Formats: sequence, structure tokens, C-alpha cells
Amino acid sequence: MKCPQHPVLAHLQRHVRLSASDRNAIEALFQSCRKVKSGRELIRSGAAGKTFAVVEGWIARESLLLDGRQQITALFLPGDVFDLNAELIADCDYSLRAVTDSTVVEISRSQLRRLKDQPRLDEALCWEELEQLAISTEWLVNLGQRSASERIAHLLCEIYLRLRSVGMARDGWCDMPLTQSMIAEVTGLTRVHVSRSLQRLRSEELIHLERGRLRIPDLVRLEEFGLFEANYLHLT
Amino acid sequence: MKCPQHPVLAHLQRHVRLSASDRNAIEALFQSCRKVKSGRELIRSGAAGKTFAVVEGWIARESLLLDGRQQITALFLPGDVFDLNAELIADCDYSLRAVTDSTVVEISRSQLRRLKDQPRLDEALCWEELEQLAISTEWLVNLGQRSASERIAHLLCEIYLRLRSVGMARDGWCDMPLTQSMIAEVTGLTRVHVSRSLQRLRSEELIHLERGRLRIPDLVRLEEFGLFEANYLHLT
DNA sequence: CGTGCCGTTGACGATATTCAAGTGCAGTGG
DNA sequence: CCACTGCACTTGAATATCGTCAACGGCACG
Repeated sequence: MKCPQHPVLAHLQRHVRLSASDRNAIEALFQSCRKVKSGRELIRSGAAGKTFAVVEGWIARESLLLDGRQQITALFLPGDVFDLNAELIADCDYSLRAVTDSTVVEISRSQLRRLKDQPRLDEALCWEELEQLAISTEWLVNLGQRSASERIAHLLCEIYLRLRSVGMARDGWCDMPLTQSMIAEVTGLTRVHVSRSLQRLRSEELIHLERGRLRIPDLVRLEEFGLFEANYLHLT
Repeated sequence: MKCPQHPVLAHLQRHVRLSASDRNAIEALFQSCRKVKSGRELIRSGAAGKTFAVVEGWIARESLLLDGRQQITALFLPGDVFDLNAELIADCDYSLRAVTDSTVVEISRSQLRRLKDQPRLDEALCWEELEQLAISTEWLVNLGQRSASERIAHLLCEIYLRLRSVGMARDGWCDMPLTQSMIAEVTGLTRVHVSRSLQRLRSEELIHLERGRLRIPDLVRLEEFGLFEANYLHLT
């Protein structure tokens, strides 16, 4: 699904109304976009950290354990600006991988400093950080307290609302390019168990999920099932 | 265990060497300390967000589910400065509770802005944010991928190293005021299973834990057991 | 026409939860 | 001084949830 206006601008303006010069400063960044093929890494574990904005596509942050177990610790969707302080890191312990064919912008520390000199942009960027932290906090609750089906239901609610907030979901429909293996890596479950849990959600008519598209016939019911409370996303 | 110098200064100076005026700006904050009794809330769910620095004691961030299940999503130890952008939040979906009798400093948004005008302090504060995010990311891996005993081992390694970085742990000893119920709320397990898992760690001589004190006879062994890799803490 | 990835299914086993009862200890008040 | 209470922790037995192993089908890609 296409985003009506530029997703990064839409995302930044969810809490702060930007001036024309603010918008220009952001748009100037897009002159150096970077395309990344699905499955390729933007940042490899061990490299230096970088700040990104997602113009198009989905990005996953992955952490690898010594024995090969793997966890997706964050998902970045169109419009997200993330890892604002990462340039301080000399060697990352995570990697960033494109879930779909994606377009991103790298933001250097000097560019970031200039953006932060504009008060409204500074505030908008603070909201970005706040959102990332709130989401990862909510994911902790998800992994710690919810059952398998609840975790998946919660994740799908979050994805739907995050996409909707930049105009990329409506009428209960949105893209959902995550494979079941990836859902497993997000939710801390096995592929097999994700498959079974999804079947349960389908059989209870809570979701329809096929060929990379998700349909939620009754969002309220899915939210209740997944003990989902939207306020952590700070949508207005 | 007492911190040799002021824990907040020690913490901020782990990555950045502060000037005398930087240190004065921080010390000025301590004129308005706030004492909180063990078990009391600093911030209640629904209130406005605030920025804090921990002078003394341990603080937990808690999230409550609709059905009463509860998760601790962060622990703040002496020296930590946290929730730097929280003043934007009108109503929190979490609460902050003192684990032990504690002393904290509230930092207002205007104070914060003044601190951020000093470049070294700004950088030190960025490191604080980076650390919080890295820890919550690592906790996601913990909940998603590790077994019960591994989770607890990992948590104890983290606590030990975080305390040691501000001089509050040495020779394998540190404070450990968390009850087993709290460990359960951090690790997403039940109290009962935490009790059994701790017994396993004790029987394998990986830890000695009693009366609020932790002893780790062989840190390397405990780290290996818990698949702990310290680099996410960015200690030098 | 293979090959690899994604998803599904079944049988079985491991891990963690639930329920219930009981201990030790610190603090309280008669 | 001693019962009484609440809290932290422990233990056992039964159960549920989730993981592991293995096999199979469909589909896209070269």
C-alpha cells in the first residue's frame, strides 16, 4: 500500500506541526537515498552504528546469540527514524536487515545536529526516540507475559496501527510481509508453534493472513484477544 | 555497598570526561533530591512522564496488563539517568517504583535543555539513552531466546557489571535487593519457577544469593552459562 | 527438473505453570 | 514475652504450553 504523502514527513508530523523550512530540511536528506534488497543487511554486527530513516519497506533489527539462536528486537516501518544516537557506537552487537526491498536514508551526526537546531524538528525527533523505547518496552511485556497467540495478536495490532498512522493501512487491511519464521523471531517462539497459533487466530476469525496481506475483520476483538492497549503508541 | 564518588558523576563519565563546569551543572541538580521509601511509586501510571537520575537505591519500571499480569521492563541503578524525553508524555502507561529506599533527582525539561547545551554533557546524556535502549534490547533477547536459568544468570551478570561500573561491586560481591517475585517479573517467569531455577544455579556453584547479597564465585562461568556478552553495556 | 524456502502436520518430550500446602522470619500488638 | 499476621521462599504433584524431530506438500527460481 502506498503512503499518500512522504512517510517520514507524515511520521514526524504526528505530534508536531512542522514549518516549511523544517520540511525542507527533511526533504533535503532524501537526495541521498539508499536502496536495499530484501534480505540484505544495512548494518552488520561489528560495524559502526548509524542513524536511519525508512522511506520505503520494512527493516528488522536482529540480535544473534553465541549458539546461533536469533531474535528480532525491533521492526522499523515506513516513516520511522531510528537509532538517533547510534553513531557513538564503534561496533554494534546487532544487525539491521531489510525485510522487503527498501529505501532508507542514512543521517550523519552532523546532519542530525543541524536538524536538532530547529526546535520543532528537535521535538519531533524526541517523539521518535520515545516511540521506539515505548515499543520495545511493550515488546518486553509481550514476551514476558503473553501466551503465543496473544503475542502474535498483539504484534499484528501494533503493525496495523503503526502503518495506519502514516496512511498505509485502512479498512482493516495492511501489508504484512513477515514470514512465519520472522514472526517467530519477533515473538520468541518456534516456527512450528507460530504456524499453529496463527491457525488458531484464523479459526477464530480474528485475522485473515495470506500472501503478504493482513486483514483484521474486527480490530477491537483482536485487541481484546491480544490484551492490546494502544496508548503506548501515543497516537492521537 | 557505597559508591566511592557520586554515582551519577561516575556514570556519566564512563564515556566522556567532564569539565569542572559540567560537573558543577550536575552537582547543582542534587540540591533538590527526593527520597522514596522502598515499595512506593515515583510515578504512577496515568501521570505525566518525568526525567530522573538515581542517586541512591534501585528503581523499577513496571507495566500492568488489563488482567493483572505485571512485568518489570527496566531496572535503574545508582548513577542511571533515564527517561530523558519523558516530559513529552501526558499520561504514562507504566509506573516507577522504588525497589529499595532510594534517593532520586527529578530533572525538568528546561534543566535538561541547559545541560544539553554543554557539548560533553550532551554526549554523556546520549550515552545514557543508548545504554537504556541497548539494555532493553538485550532483555528482549533474554525473554525471547533464553531458558529460565539462563535468563536469571544473564540478569545477574548484567546487574553485577552495571554496579561494578560505578564502583558498587567488587571481588564478585554486590547488592541484590530484588526478591524472587521481582526476578520473576523481570524474567517473565513465575515465582515458583524462579525459586527452582535459582536452586539450580546455586547447586552448580554459579552463584551465592542470600539476604540481599549476591556473590559470583566465577564470573566467566556464569557468563558462559547465561550466554552473556558484555559488549552491549559498552563498558570500557 | 531439481533445489530451497515457506508453511503444515503428527508424535513425543522438555520446560514452565498451576495449585496447594508448609516453613521460617520479621514486625505488630496484646 | 508470646500469639498473630504477612511476606518471602520452598516443595510436590498434576497439568498446560511450547519445543523438537521428522516428514510432506506447494511454490518460486534457476
